[in-house]
Parts: sequence; structure tokens; C-alpha cells
Amino acid sequence: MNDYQKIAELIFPGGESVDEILKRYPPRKLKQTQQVTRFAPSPTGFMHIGNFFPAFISYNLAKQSQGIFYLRFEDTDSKREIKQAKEVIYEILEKFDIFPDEYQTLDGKDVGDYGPYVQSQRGSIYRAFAKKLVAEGKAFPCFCRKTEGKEDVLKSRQTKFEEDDEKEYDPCRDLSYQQVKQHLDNGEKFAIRLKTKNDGSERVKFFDLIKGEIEAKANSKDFILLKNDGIPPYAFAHAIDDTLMGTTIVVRGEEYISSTPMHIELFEALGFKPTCYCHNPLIWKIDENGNKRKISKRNDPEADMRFYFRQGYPKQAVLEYLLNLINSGFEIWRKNNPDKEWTEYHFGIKDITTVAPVFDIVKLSDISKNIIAGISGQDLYQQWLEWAGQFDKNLASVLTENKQKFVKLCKMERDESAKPRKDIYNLQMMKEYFSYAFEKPNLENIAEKQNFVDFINAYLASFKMPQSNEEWFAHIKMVAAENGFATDNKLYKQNPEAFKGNIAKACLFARQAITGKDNGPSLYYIIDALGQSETLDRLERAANLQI
RNA sequence: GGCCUCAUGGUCAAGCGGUUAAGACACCGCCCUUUCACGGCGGAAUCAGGGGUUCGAUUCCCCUUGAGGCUACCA
Repeated sequence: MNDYQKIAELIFPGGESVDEILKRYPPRKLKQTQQVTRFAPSPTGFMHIGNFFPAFISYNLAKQSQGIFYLRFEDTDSKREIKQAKEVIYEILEKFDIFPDEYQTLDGKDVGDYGPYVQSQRGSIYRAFAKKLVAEGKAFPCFCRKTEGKEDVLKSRQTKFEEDDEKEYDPCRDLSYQQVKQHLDNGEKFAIRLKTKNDGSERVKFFDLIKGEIEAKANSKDFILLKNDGIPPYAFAHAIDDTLMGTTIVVRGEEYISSTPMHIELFEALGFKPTCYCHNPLIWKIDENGNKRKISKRNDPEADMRFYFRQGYPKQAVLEYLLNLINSGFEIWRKNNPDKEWTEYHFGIKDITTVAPVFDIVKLSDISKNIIAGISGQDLYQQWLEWAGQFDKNLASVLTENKQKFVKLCKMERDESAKPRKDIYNLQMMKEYFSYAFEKPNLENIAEKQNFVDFINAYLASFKMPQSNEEWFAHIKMVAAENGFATDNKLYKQNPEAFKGNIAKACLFARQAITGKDNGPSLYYIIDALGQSETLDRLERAANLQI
């Protein structure tokens, strides 16, 4: 036994060997074309859109190739972990119909042969690989404690730049067996660091599926493999898990590009074949001042994937919008294939954008409008009710108690129309959109109050419940004509002073009196849904408006 | 400071050496509709700057500028 092997045995006595572990993780029996991808979130109680984005790409890559998509929790940073964070992640994935093929259930059962799918349960595996590296002299126990937490790092970085101190090697890298034993006997905790074989002059090349070949300075730091609590930081866990679990494409945010040389050295040291990487761009946002900035959990509600459910955007709209950011070819495909499921769209990895896109909720809303326009009135009511059941209980009971009325409202210019309205883009806005169904309109801000009251009085005097849109329109046209409104728009335009307004104005008055709004579906449908007594009540209210 | 990534209209973006520089959202105008929408047609709007290479650069190379990332016992 040489010194390295003695140190390895001293710090990690016994345990399963790497060879035994490797036997438990045989290569997957898949064709070359079938991709194995994964989503590896750390459970922080929040699903960031910047996290969901690569997960969504991964999912598509696996599904498109009839491969495997699995979920692995990277819960190695105990400081950040939050209770029920795993539930949040499962919930979001499920709501978007993204079902991993392999994962661990919430009660701890592994589905799939490459588990456990939770890093905190893989400690013995990481230890075995660390031990092997120590025994081979490629890693070493480190008893120093240099920095802890972000503030420390920032501070030390500042002085480092000022001193121009480029020393990267760790002081513990050449500890003898005796020295290690001494530290251990003192009861000191240790971390494991990689003993880099580089001195800072080497270069590495690696291939990124989106960006192509990237050349960078090779790693020359003795970075941490196991923290002094025995848990690995990202890099070591990534190298081992993605190899053992047979990941063929690692999709991750482009903030990882800079650490890829580290990962490459690690893969080599472990004797692993390097994985294939796909670094996707981050998502941006334009703030109130017109400045571009990274979309953030703190400032941007839309960074949280739960936002879309709270707002009641259809999942399909969100997914299609994201697909659109990933690859604008989707939009053209969608236009040519309006009736197909988005899952039928096939994007190439090379087509994934290299530029960090700015998130545009207006565009999302447009996609959403088109999707909602295709829903029947009955279904729209149902979805609204379900949404309200989750997010607005009072609303839910109003919707249930007045089902008939709200179904009618939801159906307006929708089911029977070949050109459905496209003014609803999420479920949350519907309460305001249909505000007149909940309360009587506020008439305070009506312009031209005198004309308004005069016209409504005339309209009310001859009002009777219309039986059709045509009948309703014929009636209001007649009342308008009798009260000094132009029924010929050309005449009106030639000489606007001669009239109180055109027919559009008369319609607007009636609309305002009944709904308090300036636009919306034809009033006939609204009157029909509200019913005669309610309509008359509102007209009377408007007719008696104090000027 | 070092290393890395990115750069076409307001936004998402096609483009792979020769194009009147697609398309979508948003915006503006017109038409349709004697309401509101939907729809149709049209408009304004882009190759960050400077050098090369080339008969010819948005496209290839270099520099500059700008934006961002990494440089943790965070991911």
C-alpha cells in the first residue's frame, strides 16, 4: 500500500468499491439515437423559469428521440433546501404534463433502475469515488477553511485581484500520511479536493451542441469534491450521477459554460467519457425603465412558474411561448399546422437560439388569446370555475350559483361564431372583463353626461327585450335616429356638428349604461345574459344619473 | 483583474458570400362592420462601430464598444 492508498483507507475506511458500484449501473440498452436527458433541480421551494427552460428542452429532446427523461433532485446544499420544495416541482411538472420516466416518489420510492434519484441519498457512492481518487493520488483531504458563503467569496476575490495573487494550488495537496493522521487525531473535519494536474497554461476544447466548439483555459484549481460534511457540490455529483445514470445530453444554463473545464478534468480523473453539453441562454426581461436585466425571482412575478397558473394562462400557451423562444421555427410550423399538438413539433438542437431572449408577456398573451378563442363557451366556463376554486373561492361560489348566466356570458360571440373574439388571454382577467355581471357599472366618468342621459331616457322609453342581435340593433338604430344621431356615417363625417353623434356613439352610450365599459361583445348577448329586470334596472339608473 | 459567451427593427427572429434583409408580437393608417371585436390590406422600423479578406460582406477574420456569465466547501 502506498501513502495515497493508506490515506484513502484512513479517511474512508471500508465501504463499497467503485467497481461494485459500476456493476449496479450498467449502460442503458438504448439505440444511439435515443437520448437520455434529465431535469436536476435543487429544491428551493420555487420553480424559476430559467430552470424550467432547460428542463423543457431536455424533455423534448428525450421525447423526440423516444429516449428517457428523468428527474434527479440536487439537494446537496442543505442551507438552501426548503420543506415541501419537492412538492412544488412535482406539481409544476405535472401541471405542464411533463412526466419524467424515472424519479423518486414523494414518499421515497425510486421509479427506474438508476436510483436513488435524490443526491442526498447517494452519499456512499460519492464517497467511494472520492476514495478511489484519493487512493490514486488524484485527490486529497483538505483541512483548511478558506471562504464560506457568498460575502466571503466577494471579499476574498476583491483582495485577490488587488494583490494579483494567482496561486491556485491548495496548501493541503501534499500532506503526508502522518500529517493527515495528525489532523484527524485532532478531530479536525476535512473536505476532499481534486489535485489538478494542470498549472494554468493548458487549454481545453469542448463541444457545445448549441454554440459549437468552445476553447478555454483548462482548470488549474484544486476544487472541492466533497464538502467537509461529506456532501458533494454540483461538479462532483454531476460527473458521477450523469455518468452512472447514463445521461447522453446535459442541458443546462449557459452560466455553466465557464465551469465546464472543471467538469472535463473531473470526468478524465474519474476515467469517465465526457458527456455532451447543451448550454441554453438565460431569459431576460425589460424593466419599467426600459432596461434589460436578467429575469429575477425577486422582481419579476413571471419568473415563478406558478405565476402562470395563478394568472390562468393555459399551459399550452406557456409551453408554446417557450417553444417559440427556444426556436422561432415553431411559429411557422404552428401557422402551417394549426390543429396539431405542440408535441408533434420537432426541433433540432442546432436551431436553439444562442441569444438570451427577452421575456415578452404581450407575446405570450397573444398566443394565449388564440388558444382561448378556440375553447367552447361551456369549457371556458368550466375552466374558469376550476381556476376560481383554487385561487378565488368567493368567485367560485358566485360562478356556481349563477351558472346559467355565466355560461351564457362565456358563450358570447364564441361558439356560434366562425370568428371568435380574441380578447381573453387568461382566466384571471375574466372577472374584470365581465365586471358588469358582478356589479352595477360605475357611471361617474361618463363624458357628455347630458347627451348620455337624454339618449338613455329615450332608449329606455321604448326598450323591450330583443329576440335577436338584428332586432336589438334595429331598435337602437331607430332610437338613435329619432334623437339626433346620424344613421349614415358618411353624412356624419361630412358634418359632425349637425348631429349629437353617430350610431357608434349611441351604441357606446347604451353599452356604458349597461356594462360601464367601452367595448365588448354585442350588447344583445349581454342583455340576454343579464335578463330583462336587471337590464331595465341599469337603464333606469343611468337615465337618472345626476349631471 | 483573468477566462468565457453573446450582438439583425421596440420585442421574438429568419438569414450560412450576391436577397427589394422573411415571418410573428406590439405600434400606426386604411378597408370590412352604421356598435365592440374578428378579419383583410398597407406603413414606419433592424444588420453596434472600425479595420481587413473578397469582384462583392449582415454573413468569414481581427480589433473596439456594449451586454452578460464564471472566477465558492452555491447551483
